[in-house]
Amino acid sequence: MLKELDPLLHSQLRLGIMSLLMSVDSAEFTFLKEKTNSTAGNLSVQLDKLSEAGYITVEKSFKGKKPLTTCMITKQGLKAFEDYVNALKGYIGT
Amino acid sequence: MLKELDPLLHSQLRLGIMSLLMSVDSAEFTFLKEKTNSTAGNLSVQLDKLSEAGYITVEKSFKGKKPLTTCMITKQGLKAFEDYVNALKGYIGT
DNA sequence: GTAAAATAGTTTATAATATAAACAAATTTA
DNA sequence: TAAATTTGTTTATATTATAAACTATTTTAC
Repeated sequence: MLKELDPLLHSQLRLGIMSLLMSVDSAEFTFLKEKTNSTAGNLSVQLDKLSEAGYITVEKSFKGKKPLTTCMITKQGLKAFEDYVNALKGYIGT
Repeated sequence: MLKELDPLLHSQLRLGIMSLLMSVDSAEFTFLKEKTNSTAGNLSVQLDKLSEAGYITVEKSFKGKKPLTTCMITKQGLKAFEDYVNALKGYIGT
């Protein structure tokens, strides 16, 4: 039977964010914005949601005098991502 | 760069429908309803959308005296599904 | 035979979501 | 010093998924 797909991850932008965070130690807001080709507003909202779910950490600091937002995937986020991928495989074969 | 995910397929229920239709010649409404664990209303709406997009055909007839809705994936739907899966692989590895 | 429940859906209303537009606050450039 | 750029956040809107309500027929139970 087809499993539930975690709705927090089953969203193009949030999945993109998580996918990118899987492959790096940490990523800056601007990096994620470029790679996902999203608007800043949308990215900001989705980072908040992932952060509130405990899937990522979002740290705000400064690079010189400009704000700097740094994101990292959490253990819980990694687990959720893997579970999501496994559930998805039930849908797409592979 | 991460590719766009066809929004018509990037939906749990519609993806489930398409996934099931990939593996059979044709499927009845009730079969899809059971396998996807969806409500009839939701299923009806999503079948319409897939049908309008040309991803599936929906044929209405009668089994004895009860209505019978039979669904099949189209060539275009198959292509869209494959494209979607390939795009998705950019997100989930594999 | 007829009232109640089941089957097989559709249509409509609602709640959730994604997304963009508008805004803010500082910094850099011309 | 005015205009543009950077780095975001907040708010509004449009889309979407979903369920609730409804329809029409058929089967079952009394």
